[in-house]
Amino acid sequence: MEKLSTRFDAETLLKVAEILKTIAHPVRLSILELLENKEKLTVSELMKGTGIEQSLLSHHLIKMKDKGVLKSEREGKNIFYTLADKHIVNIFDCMEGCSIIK
Amino acid sequence: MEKLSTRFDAETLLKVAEILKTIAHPVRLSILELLENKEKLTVSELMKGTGIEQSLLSHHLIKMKDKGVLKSEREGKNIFYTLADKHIVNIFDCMEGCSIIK
DNA sequence: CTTAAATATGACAAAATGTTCATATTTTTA
DNA sequence: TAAAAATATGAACATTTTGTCATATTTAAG
Repeated sequence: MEKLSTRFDAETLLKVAEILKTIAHPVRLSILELLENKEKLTVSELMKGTGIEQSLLSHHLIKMKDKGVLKSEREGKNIFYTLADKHIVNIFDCMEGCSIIK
Repeated sequence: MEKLSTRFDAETLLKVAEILKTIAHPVRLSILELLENKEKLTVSELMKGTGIEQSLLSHHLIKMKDKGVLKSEREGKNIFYTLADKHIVNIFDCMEGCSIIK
């Protein structure tokens, strides 16, 4: 019997799952979308962009930062969030090609 | 103030999140990986390929089917599972380019 | 027609996640 | 230095997700 192929090892699959789980939420995706076009945005700007309440947004941002999806840096009174790795938003192209979401 | 861009509308973001949530699990990813190279596989073959116990595997398969990620068809005693849309596995290319998972 | 093989189902417990609310922290400004 | 603006934190709670186990269903084979 042929051996079934494995492109990723177990550990990598875990990491991939971890990242996907981290972004698999409408608000988080919306945040990524905004950061795809704006490079860096403050929490306040993200509040307006997403329409999400401050505390909840903060929770989302911090989780994404913890998981390595976002980075942040303070600039005076504001904190700017950016994509830790711009490649992540390729997922949007990916999903756009999928008939499942139509 | 500039309007922040929105590539996907809220409804689509929901669907995308739904799909990502569905596949964001190491076993599910492993299933997709196997189906990337084999077109159709029975539950038994997937058991061997993933090393997952029958009942749990079945739960995973059925959820992915419910969410539109997989399809299945009976052939005698076996049930073959296939990708509903092959584009979904592009996510692997996508993630491979991401330094986050290294 | 009984059994075996392959797969699905359903109930349940445990763990993870999402949300809200109240409050804390940090920085700037009056 | 007190108040305001921007953001983070943490507890409490509801919801969802995972995994396990026992059992059901379907089909083929003896």
